[in-house]
Amino acid sequence: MNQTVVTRFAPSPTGYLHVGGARTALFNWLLAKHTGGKFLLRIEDTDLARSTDEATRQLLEDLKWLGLNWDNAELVFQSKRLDLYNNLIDGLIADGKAYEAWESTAELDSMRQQAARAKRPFIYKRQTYTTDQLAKFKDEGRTPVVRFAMPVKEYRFHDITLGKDIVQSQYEVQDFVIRKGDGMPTYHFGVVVDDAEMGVTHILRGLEHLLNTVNHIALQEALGYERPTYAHLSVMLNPENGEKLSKRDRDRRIRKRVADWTRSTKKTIDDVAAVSGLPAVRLNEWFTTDTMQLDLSEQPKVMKVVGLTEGDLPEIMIHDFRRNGYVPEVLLNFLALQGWSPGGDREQMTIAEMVELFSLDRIISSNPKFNREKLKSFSTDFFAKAPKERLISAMRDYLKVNPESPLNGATDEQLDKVLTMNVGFHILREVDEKSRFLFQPDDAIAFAPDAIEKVLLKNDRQGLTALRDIRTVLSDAPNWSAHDALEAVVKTFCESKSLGLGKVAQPLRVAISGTAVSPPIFDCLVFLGNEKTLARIDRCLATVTS
RNA sequence: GGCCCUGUCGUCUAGAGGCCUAGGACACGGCCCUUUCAAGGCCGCGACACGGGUUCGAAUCCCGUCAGGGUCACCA
Repeated sequence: MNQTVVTRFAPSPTGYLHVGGARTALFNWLLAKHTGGKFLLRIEDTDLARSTDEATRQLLEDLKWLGLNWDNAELVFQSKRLDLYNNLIDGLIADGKAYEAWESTAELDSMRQQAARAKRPFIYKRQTYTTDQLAKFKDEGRTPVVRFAMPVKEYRFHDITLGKDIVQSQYEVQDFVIRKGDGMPTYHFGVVVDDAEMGVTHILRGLEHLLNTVNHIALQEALGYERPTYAHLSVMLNPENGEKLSKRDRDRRIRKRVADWTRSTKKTIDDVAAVSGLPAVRLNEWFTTDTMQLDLSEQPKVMKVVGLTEGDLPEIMIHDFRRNGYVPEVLLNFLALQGWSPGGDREQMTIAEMVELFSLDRIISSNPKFNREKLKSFSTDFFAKAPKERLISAMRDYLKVNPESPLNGATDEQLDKVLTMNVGFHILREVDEKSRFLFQPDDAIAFAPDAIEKVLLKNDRQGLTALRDIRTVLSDAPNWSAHDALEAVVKTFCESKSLGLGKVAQPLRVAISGTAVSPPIFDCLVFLGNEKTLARIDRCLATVTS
């Protein structure tokens, strides 16, 4: 009974990895590492319409980024194992344990509707066909599916995380499809066969699969496979609507903003379409259909029109978190806490600690709402404690997936300075966005009208006057490379005019950055240097007074 | 709607019959620090869904109600 634990992650390749999938992968990985077992990866690409090589690439990229390395040298693709499935299915048919079924999708739909009208659950029963019917079906070019003749009896299996037996009565068993019309196995058949063939001992998967397990154990019994241990994981919920976290949540956020924006500006969806350059028909359809999604090239166009940025959207895919500047160890730590707890007051852990502490009997069965605020706080703590090298490597990784950032041109030394002057930041996107002005050419600095008004023009142009005065003082300052010396010069000036430092620092900030928010002012001045600072002040003065 | 799962502060959770006038973290509020945004320090607000049992004793066990979620495909 002391067998090696073998777990697996078996995603279908439909694009970048979803947080829910990442959490499932993490739990399987943790269990394998904790027990000294193996963690396998298998690609379930039996849905020909949705699976692409590009999607597989993206999936693997995310898994690697997270550091959830798999132990099988050769990746398993279900699409390459059709012979295995077909042999087994033919065997089942020969044994009378499976059979061909000829109903079309439309016919099945109408059978379901009929059942719904009669307020009865739809349960597929094996149909008999006359030779004439069969001939007709073949004439029509129909291809049959294969259904498993599920033995009618009560099914029972134990679930570790629920800590109890799940029972399904004989009245709910149904002959489900195991081979589709296109010749591919269904999910149910593929998982059962592959899990058994790959020697998987523990299956940790989402709660949405709980009742599927009944189908799977029936298949295992028919095929003579051993039953693995099952542990179903809670479903992560969207805190805004309490429903399952979904890719669509990003579009929902954009849609809501578009609704607010059109209302407040008295514009229409057609206007949004015109400005964004997208077809009005498509945008209107998207706007009125909750389930519809814009593709990745369309989203930014619409967001730009209504003033949304990447950082405003809820992160759903692992790639979204990466692009916003989270680091894998933080994300993994947080994900581990969605449905598991080490007990006591323990929360923040390294990956090694998680591996050490992980155990199946501490998996939590209620569904957590995915709270990004807390994740952000974990991230803040991590960056505050991280050594310089880790900070720089994290920033480099962030920049790699944010190629449009001007910080891509920075040296490691410059990145280190920027990271240091932003201490206390939550995520790397913040550092990026707050520091871009340091890397842009002087004439690319855009002065924000509200900042100009509030800092320079309000109160009888006091800010503007201060800016002119401090320009003179700065141009005479001898030592621009020393933060303290520069600060002393400015402070002396403030005292002589009996001005608070803020009365001078804010105008300066607007002049060099274009906004009222930036890293500490003296850090910025030293970073920019004498020449650029004075040039920007002049440009600001010219802009405001013209 | 049928079936299944779940129910401790706003959120994530600790809690395995007395250690609980329920602990921690995030969020929130206040104060301090402060050249902006943050970060940081201190203080505070805040929960056992409800109703019945069992027990000397229940957040912990049982039943019911209610609420939330999942699932009912030739998608996985």
